[in-house]
Parts: sequence; structure tokens; C-alpha cells
Amino acid sequence: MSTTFTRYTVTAALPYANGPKHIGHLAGAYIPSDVYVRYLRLTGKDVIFVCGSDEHGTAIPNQALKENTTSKAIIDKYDALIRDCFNKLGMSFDIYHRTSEPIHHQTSQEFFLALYNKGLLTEEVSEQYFDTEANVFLADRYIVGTCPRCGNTNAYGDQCENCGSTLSPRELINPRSTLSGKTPVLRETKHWYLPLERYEPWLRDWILKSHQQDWKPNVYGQCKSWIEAGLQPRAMTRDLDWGIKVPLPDAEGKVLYVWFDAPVGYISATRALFEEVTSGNLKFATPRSDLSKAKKEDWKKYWQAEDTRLIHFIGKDNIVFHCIIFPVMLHTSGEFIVPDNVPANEFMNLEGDKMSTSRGWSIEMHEYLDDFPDKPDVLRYALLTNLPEAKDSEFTWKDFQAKNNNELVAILGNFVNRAVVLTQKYFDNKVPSQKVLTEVDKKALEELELYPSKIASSIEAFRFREATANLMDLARVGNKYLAETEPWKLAKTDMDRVGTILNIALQIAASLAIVTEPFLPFTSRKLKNMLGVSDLAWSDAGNGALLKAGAALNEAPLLFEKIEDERIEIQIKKLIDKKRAVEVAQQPAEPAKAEISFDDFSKMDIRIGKILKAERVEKSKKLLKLQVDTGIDVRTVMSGIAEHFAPEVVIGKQVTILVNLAPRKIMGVESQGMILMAADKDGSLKMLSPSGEVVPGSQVS
RNA sequence: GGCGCGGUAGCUCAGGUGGUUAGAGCGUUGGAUUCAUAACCCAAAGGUCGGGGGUUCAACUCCCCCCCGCGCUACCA
Repeated sequence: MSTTFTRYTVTAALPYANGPKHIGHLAGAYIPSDVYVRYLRLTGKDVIFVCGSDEHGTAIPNQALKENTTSKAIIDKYDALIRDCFNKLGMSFDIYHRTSEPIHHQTSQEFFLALYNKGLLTEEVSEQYFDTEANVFLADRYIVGTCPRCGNTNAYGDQCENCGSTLSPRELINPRSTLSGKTPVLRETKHWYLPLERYEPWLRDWILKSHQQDWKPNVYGQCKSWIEAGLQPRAMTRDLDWGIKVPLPDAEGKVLYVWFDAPVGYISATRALFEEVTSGNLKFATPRSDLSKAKKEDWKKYWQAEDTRLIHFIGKDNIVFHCIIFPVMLHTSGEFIVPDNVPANEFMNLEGDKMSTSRGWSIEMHEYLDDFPDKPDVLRYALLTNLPEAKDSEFTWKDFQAKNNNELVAILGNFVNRAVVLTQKYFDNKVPSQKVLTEVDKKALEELELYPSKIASSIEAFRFREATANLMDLARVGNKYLAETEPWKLAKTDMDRVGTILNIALQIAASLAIVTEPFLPFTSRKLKNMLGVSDLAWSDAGNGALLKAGAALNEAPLLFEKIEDERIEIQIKKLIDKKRAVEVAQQPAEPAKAEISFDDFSKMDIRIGKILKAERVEKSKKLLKLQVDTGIDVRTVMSGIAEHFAPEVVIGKQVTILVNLAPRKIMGVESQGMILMAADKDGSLKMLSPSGEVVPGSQVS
């Protein structure tokens, strides 16, 4: 912590290449990281910025099945899409790599072997579902069955998408393989585990003690929660045919766990960067600083030298991997540094609801770029002013429009335009010279001088919203200066004075060209072209004499244009339409279960019962303890409906009950039967009641 | 239920280690102005800082309880 850092390694979460990425991802990790890195570069820091596509894991083959294609086709498609979007949005990676590249496979295997050879991994044999027909172990995702929680017959082995429960394959009722449709069998399999619990003392010391002050509360709190909950060994391998082979002799059919290989991808990308730069064959690398003297092995400095500051930009869903698992891997390997900070952001909601690609409630990067191809900076700005830095935030199209019209156009664009237009009008588009300075002038120049360091300290503290607000405030200083000095009035009487004022206004614009660079790189470029200045350093910003008197200005197009209401309404409508389309597309989701005989059916004794009593269960959020008159008897049934029905509401209701289901203890109480419920699309439950009152015990057939 | 993060003006959000009249932007209202994409600039109104206790000379800021939102986690036959 007290180390003096001489170089930076900045990573942005590797986007998972199973689909497009939306603007919430941009707000979470990408835009903040890009601002940070661009700023570091302007201050002359030694920094590399790495990212890339995360292309392994079970969801990739899963997506391939959905799209009826191959895993390779999926990653190629989405890598290209995401890569292109990042490029158009100005993400300034030194390399955007791919985890499917050979160098990454090599790096990951080396990393795994290093841990293995040191005896840092434990072997464990456990029972996993195996598909005897396809002859493979089934990843959680490939097993479907009836959800034990909500009864959805197509719940996945890791999660029920209907009710959102986290599941394990063993919990599924009537599990079946999605590969063959057969019932899988349990078979023993061996895996290698990282015993996280061994590192609890180290984690406590490193995070809870050393980083209490400098890590964000949300990040620190998450880590604390995980550490105090008790860490457990985590499997670092999977039975799967898509991924990086486990580099051991007895590991046929096993690959590295995607969360083992993905963060190692940062290291691979760094290696690839230096390899490509030194070989002169740039495939993925787009170095932003001069690496002409770099050596192939220089990647090690960025991952192993104690004076390198490693920073991971991620969204809050990745905290455990970047703050616990990956650091443990780095630490225990004995060769690598651990992150100095992980400034994770929270989530950005959209128009009042959670952003979700699968539910169709999202603005995907490519969708935005298709509709606003000339406005990457507007999106960057709208996101920057509303980053979920301390809590979930919200993006609305109306706010987007307001940020563009009221701030980018009215404050920043307008100021630059005023200064330039006045210069054209009175000085033939050449920078006039400064004469005698008045108090107003001096005050403006003093303020100008203060802003760059103000913005810088906000950036350094990962407070990008604040930094962005300060940036706009500098443009306000310019507008206010013009309003106070009114050069258009003096033009009739005192041209020296007008020249001085416009000189100062243009100097402010020149500084804006510098300080906007991290935030609005495209605008910065335009502004520099307009003012005829070259690439300047951050330290030049605030200088009141950047532009030389007599220098000619170039053509001055408007930096931003207003966005009209109609265009915003189209977007809102598009969003709603997309959600509807996705809902409709998902409608025929439930194929019929396998055929059964009448005898099978008659085994079930389903009746109408009446709820006599209902009470909440202590320490349970979901359970109600019900007394049900089944006609045969009055019995106790535990039912997971507390989140949908208040106890007083269900009393007296007639419900459908399966009465001959084997009793089972739940929360210490024996449940004798099961209340049948209809689970709606949104996961809400409805009771199945007869259309008219019947005698309790009436049989359903 | 447990753990974590939040609950501050109409809206989106800031408010290290407690201290005079609680801030910003947008929105609203009024004024001034016309160089500028009817933009800019000035000013005002607007908040019991989720609720209730407590510690303190003093709490948005510390402690306890409760309520609400979000995340992780357990119970869902």
C-alpha cells in the first residue's frame, strides 16, 4: 500500500462472448477504465490497458445450441461484434485479446501446473451426472428437470429461470440430459480444487486490514461478507469438452474452470501484447504508447514487479472473482502481484427496471451505435454523469437527451462555438493577442488553472462522475466569462479589449481540448483540430498561453447537435417493442413432458382441500405452515408461497393438493402433501381453485 | 432468517476522521442579455437528510431497534 508505483497494469473485465453487451456493462467497467487509462497516459505514466473476449465456459456451447451452430462460431461472432463496438466507442485498449488464442491456453495451463506442482490444489472425487448415451459428464447447464421450488419442468441444473432459484443438479426432480433426453446417472469424477479456506488469514490481512481505507465500501463490504461467511474449496476444473484442457495425464475430458482461465486472460493478453509488439506482427495489439524498445519478456514487469500498480475495473457481479479467487491464485503462485484496487461499480438500471439482455430490456452497444453512429461521446458523457459508483443508478432516454441538449450542446458546445464565432467575426479567425488584463480576466485565468488538478484528483480517487461534472464546470467558467465581459458590445469601441477577452476564451477552449480527452476522446480530437493544436499533455492544461497570438484557427463545425423529442420517443418505443418481442419469442418455452400411462397418472391422489390455518414460519422468507382439511383428515403442509400470499389471505381458500406424496420434514416440521400452484411467467404463483365451492376431499381427475 | 450495500430537494446524485444558514446538475419560477445550436449568465423557491430511540455542548455524519430497495445465502416436495 505504501509502495511507490512506477507503472500501471489496468484491466477491464473480459466480456463473455456469448452475446452482445449492453450499456450497463459500459457504465460498470469499460468507460471508467478508459477514462482512467487515458488520463494516466496524458500524465505520462507507464501504463498498459488490457482486455479481451472471455470465450470458454458452459454457456458458450449452450448458446451455440440455441443458435443451432458451433461454439467456435459463437465466439467468433460475438468477439467481432463486441470488439467493433468498443472500437467505435473509443475504448483505448493496448490489446483486446481472446481467451481462445493458443498463448492463453499455454499461460493458463502453466499457471495451473505451477499451482499443481507446488501441491496447492487438492483432488476430490465426487458424484456428477453422466450421460451414458452421449458418453459425457453433464455440466449443470445441460441437465434439465423439474424445479423443486416452483415446479417448472424445464429448470436448468444450476438455475431455474422461471423462479430464479439457484440449484444444483442433484436437486432436480426427474433430471434429464439435454443432449440425449435420457435420464443421466451419477458417476464418480475427479476434480482439482483451490482450497480457498487456507487463505482466509491472508485475505483478512490483505483486504480487511490493508485495504479498509482505500477500497470502495461496496467492494470492501462484499469481500468481508464472503470472508466471514467462510470460504470453501472451489473446483478449478470441469468435465467439459469446450475450454482449456487440464494439463495432467489423467485428465481426459476435463477443462479448466472458466473462472480460472478468464482472469488469467489478463496476463495472457499482456504477454500477447509484448509478443506482438516485439515481433512486429500486430494481430490483437493496438499499443497506445511507444513500445518500440520493449522486449518480449517485459510483460513480466507488469505482473510481477512490486512497483506495478494492478487495477481491475469490473462490475459488482465480478467482485468475488477479482477480490478473492484470482488474488488467491496470484498470491499463492508466489510469482505475481495482487491488485492494489478493484473499483467495482454497481449496476445501471434502465427506465425503472433491471437491465437484461435475455429479457430484452437493454440498450445493447451495437444498437446504440447503429442509431447514433456519430455520437459515441454523447453516450460516454451520459453514462459518466450517472455512473453507479456507490449504488445502482438509472439510465433513462429522457436523461440522455437532457444531458446532450442542456449540457453538451448548451454549455460545452455552445461555449466553444461562441469563442470561435466571435474570433471569426472580429479577428479573421486568428487568435488575437492579450493586452492589459483586468480583474475579470485574471479571475478567469486563475480558475482555469485550478480545474485540471481538480479533475485529476477526482479521477485518481475513481470519482469519475465528479470529474465529469468538474469538466463541464470549466466550460461554465468560459460561458460566464463571456457573459461578464460582453465582447460583442466592446467590438464597436475597444478592439484591443475584445482581443484580450477572446484570447482568454480560446485559451479556456484549448484547455478543454486537453481535459476532455479521457472523457470525450472524439470531441477532444475535433476541438484540437479546430484550434489547431497538437496532442498536448495533461500538464499543459490550465495554461493561459497555450495558443499563440496570430495562429490561425481551422474550420469550426458544431461539436454537438440537439437531439429532438421524436428521436427519443422512437428509442423508448423500440425498447418496449423489443421486450414484447422477447416475451413472445419465449412464450412456447415449455415442451410437453414425456408421455405417461393412465396408470401413472392414477397413482397421484389429487384432491381439493380447504386451508383452515396459515402462519408464517420463523426464520423463513418463503414458507407458510398450512393446516389443510383434505376431507380425509386435517394435515400440516409446508408451502413455499409466503412471498406471494399473506397468511390471512389464504385462510378459507380451496386449493388443489397432492395428498399421497411422501411426507418430508421442512424446517423441522413434517409436511404431508403438496399444494399445487400455477407459476406465471414472471414467477408469481396462483392457486388452483375449483370454479365453485366443492366438498373438501373432492377428487381431481 | 443471516451477511453486505443503499434509502439526502420534483428527478439523477455528492456529502474523509460528528461542528456556524445540508450541496451539485437537471426541472420549476423570476430577472438580465443577444456573440451563440431560443443557447448562455444571474437569482429565487424547494429537503422533519427512511422512521424511532440513544451517546454528545453539538449527528445527515457514531451506537441500538424498526421499515423499504438491491445483492449473496438458507428453508420451497
